[in-house]
Amino acid sequence: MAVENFIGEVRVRIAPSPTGYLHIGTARTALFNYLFAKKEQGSFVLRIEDTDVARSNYEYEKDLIENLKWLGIEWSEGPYKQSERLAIYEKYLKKLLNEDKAYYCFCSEEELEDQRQYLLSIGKAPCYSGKCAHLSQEKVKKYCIEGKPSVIRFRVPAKKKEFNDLIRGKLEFDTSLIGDIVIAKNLTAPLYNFAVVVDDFEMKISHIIRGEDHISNTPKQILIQEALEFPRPKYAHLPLILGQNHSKLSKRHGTTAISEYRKVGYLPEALVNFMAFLGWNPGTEREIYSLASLIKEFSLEKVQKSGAIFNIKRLDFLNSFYIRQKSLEKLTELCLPYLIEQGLINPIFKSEQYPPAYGGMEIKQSYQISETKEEISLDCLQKIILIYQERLKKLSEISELTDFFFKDKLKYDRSLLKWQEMTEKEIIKALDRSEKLLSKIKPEQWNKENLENVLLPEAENFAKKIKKEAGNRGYLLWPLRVALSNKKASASPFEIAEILGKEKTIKRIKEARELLK
RNA sequence: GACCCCAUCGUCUAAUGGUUAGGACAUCAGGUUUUCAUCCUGAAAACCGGAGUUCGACUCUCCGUGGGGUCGCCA
Repeated sequence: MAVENFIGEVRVRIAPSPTGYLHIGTARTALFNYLFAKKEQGSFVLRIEDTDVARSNYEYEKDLIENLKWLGIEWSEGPYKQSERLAIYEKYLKKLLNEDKAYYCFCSEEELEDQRQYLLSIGKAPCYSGKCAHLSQEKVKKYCIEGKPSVIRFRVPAKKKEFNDLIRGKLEFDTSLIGDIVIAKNLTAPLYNFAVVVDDFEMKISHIIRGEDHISNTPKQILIQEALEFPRPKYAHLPLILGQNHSKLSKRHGTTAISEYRKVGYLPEALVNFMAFLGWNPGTEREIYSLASLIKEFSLEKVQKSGAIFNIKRLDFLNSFYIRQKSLEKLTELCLPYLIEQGLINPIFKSEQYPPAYGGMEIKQSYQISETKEEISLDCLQKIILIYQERLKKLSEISELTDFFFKDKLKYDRSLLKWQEMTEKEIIKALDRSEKLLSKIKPEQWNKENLENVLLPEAENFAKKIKKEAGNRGYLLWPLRVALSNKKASASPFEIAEILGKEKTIKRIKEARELLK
């Protein structure tokens, strides 16, 4: 395709408007632009399209920037803001006006709306009638002096227009169906279709890679380019991300903001890998890609034409994959905020005094269990995270999975202690047996391996004794595990007991036994 | 409604005129396992329809059908 034929510097851009949080669709468009720029060793410009003063919001702008960075999608230029470039648009607006390629329109919004409805009702394209297209100079001057509300319209030439799309090939339009479009509210209030054209020219954008929803804007923008005698950039329209009902992904399909995914504990690696494969693939069977490896493989030729449905299950799979890849240190660092947020643990700061020669004082961060005020070492927290690493789909799940480590007394229904067809008496027997065996283990030998060595053989025996059912270790182990974790599903009792320590382990077994009285 | 775009398993997709139509997620079954998860093995699962071109079409053409996008003084 034409991509290889391109001569000159590749310059692409992402141009979000700060009227909402960074949307996953915007992020994906940004990603594709970024990958293309990196692959072609070009530039990637970030431009904030905030011409709509009423809807633009600084909070959204911050969100856009922050989350793009978080994803690792770094721009090489900008952010430019359209609101700071008004003089540039004004210059070109005047040029069009002077050359009579644009004109003032004084039609009222109601009038226009009625017209639109009428045209729609008779099955015609709802385009502007051209009522003000040939107003005399005097009339325009008079209206302006009177202060009659007006907008600036671009004279859309009626012709067949075609352009080549790098993804879709030749696209054709009949511009007589468009009608004269509004390009500015006034000289200092340009509108999207106009501002984009000016900026893409001023910023020397070579390739416009954007969503398919912009296909119908392209002929309008090309016409404005031609009126201004700008060169035409190359276009590539990406397929849309679709919701479960196959329509353009929007809030009613669920979460669309990147910040939300971040908040519940999706990793940027997972999101990037996931988004890249929505409408693109390398043509091989490899599915796991980092941002860096994506850059190597990316090409517009491999971009799909049809929309891609957002499948959260796949994101979850990727996320749990990347969670499993994390080093324990890193994963712990990522998980701790969730434990703190849930009020399970608190960070505490201890200062240690040193002689002035050694720097005076050092602040050390540590943690305490919120409920008991007991200090808990980072080492211990890491052990907890470790045994749940392979069970985590999202980081936020860590708190409900591990909360029992941070509670003094567990609450659960006694029926949870029952494994298969056990009677209460048998459960008591099982707990007593566990307690007795565990009591014998010396605190210094209290580790997973020893616990297994002691309990596993006994679990075999116990099954035989109770039910004459060899091999069913659950009779001993299930009640123990529930006593320690109060959960249907958890890590093994050995892993849990090791972390809990002998004292707490025995205490929890006793408490479970109390429940059954 | 008009204009435009699109069409392979439920989902993301491979195949670029000749394959038992491949992979991944999800699903189901089995193994490992006290449970959950991980891991391993296996199963089920697709070329929208009709014409044409061709010795031969998932692949090319046309026509249907279906889905989507756009029709703002939003971007």
